[in-house]
Amino acid sequence: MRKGEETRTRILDVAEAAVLQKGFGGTSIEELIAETGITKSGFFYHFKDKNELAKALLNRYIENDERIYDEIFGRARDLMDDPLQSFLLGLKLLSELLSDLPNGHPGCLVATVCYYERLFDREIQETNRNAVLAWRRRFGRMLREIMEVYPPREPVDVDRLADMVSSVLEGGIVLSKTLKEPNTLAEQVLMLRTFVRMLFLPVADPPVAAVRQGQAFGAAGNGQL
Amino acid sequence: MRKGEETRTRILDVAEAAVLQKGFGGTSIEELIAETGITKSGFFYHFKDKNELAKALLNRYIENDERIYDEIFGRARDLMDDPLQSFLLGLKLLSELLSDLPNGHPGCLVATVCYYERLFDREIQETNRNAVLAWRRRFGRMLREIMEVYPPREPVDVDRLADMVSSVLEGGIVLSKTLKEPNTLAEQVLMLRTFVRMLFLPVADPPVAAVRQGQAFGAAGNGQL
DNA sequence: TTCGAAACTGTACCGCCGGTACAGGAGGGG
DNA sequence: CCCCTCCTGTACCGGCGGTACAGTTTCGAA
Repeated sequence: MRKGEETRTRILDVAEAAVLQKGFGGTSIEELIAETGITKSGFFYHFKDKNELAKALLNRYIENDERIYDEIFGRARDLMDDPLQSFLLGLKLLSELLSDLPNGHPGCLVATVCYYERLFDREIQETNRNAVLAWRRRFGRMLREIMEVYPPREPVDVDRLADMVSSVLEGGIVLSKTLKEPNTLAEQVLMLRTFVRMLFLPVADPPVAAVRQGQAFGAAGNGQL
Repeated sequence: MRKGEETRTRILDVAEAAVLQKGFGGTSIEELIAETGITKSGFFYHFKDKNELAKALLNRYIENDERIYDEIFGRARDLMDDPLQSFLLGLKLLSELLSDLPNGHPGCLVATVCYYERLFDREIQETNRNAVLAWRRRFGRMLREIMEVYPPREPVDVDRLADMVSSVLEGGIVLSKTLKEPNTLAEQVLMLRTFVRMLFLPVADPPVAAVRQGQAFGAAGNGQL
């Protein structure tokens, strides 16, 4: 049980790195066994086929992902009593964690699975869907707490706002990877943070120039004047 | 020349749909020739290998993508003279276009390439990178115009804000596809629109309740009081 | 009308890869 | 000592990407 787990973990480690770089279809079992130093039979002893490898990979990834969010936003919660301040701190901590990744974010397995969709069975697709729904619930929960205290400046649907967090993260990863700019992801998280702060917090700092050549818009009264 | 282009286009059409569902690695040439009703020799007459197919696919996708943005934001520009209002209308039109897609957004090839990275040559990676940079320039250009007229409520870097548009689109696609909720993408675009409006527009409508049990934050003065 | 290029088809073949089958062996705990 | 876990080794299959190359159709220009 001990030794087996260790080998299994080693395979998963190698597989995860490879899949995030080349996708599932682009990752061959042969290359995995070559890198882990195991035989083909050994590999199929642990995973009966590629689909089961994907399943294990995705489940482990999601668990780890959840753990990280628990830690970050849990820590933020400990440091800040106010739900908004705690959420903003959490986003800050998250962006710091992301910008500390030496080679940038390696990629999100949820996105990989999403773009490989049709070749997996229903179970994997359902797991992936549930992972995204878990994000929605997680961020939704925090945002609801915030909204109990801070009325949003604009009317927003809390689930869509929660999804925005996931969107910016997933999109930021794609941008960061494609541009080969590791810091872009962290910056996108900070941009999102600005959005959240602006949405819930009364005007942050008094603007230097109060009036500008604004065109005439129907309702807009300027609270800063 | 005529006939050849037509067949080539048919192959690309079939390939694009397949690749967006299963990734490059998950799409076999054999299945493409089966669906297009061409022979293997015929396929390799048009594309010397899979890499060249990918190149053609990506270039065509990017051109089409640029064309759509040109149309949408061009039309918005014709209808609205004010850069902010025109941008906001553009986002609205974009979200309408996205929610009109019958089966939801099929996926973004740029993201697919990004998650298949290592198996393509430098040229494709560079093409992909340039596509994202073009988005940055496009949205950056519009945002700069806006900022010349409207001072942002919070200090923001224009390129990071431009990237936010791409992030939300890419992330929204991943969410939409994974959740099998076609409308999520359109809603994310509207959420982004709210952000942009809030960032540049003076308070939209006077809040009902002006004061709330806000904790003490350093600098925050409330302009609405 | 002929010629030639473009746009294919047909056939045969290679090596890699995913996956199966199965036999056997090391090593450790009861 | 035995049995279970955790593998190794060998052999094999069919699908797939890719190559090679010969032959055929189509169709517009000379």
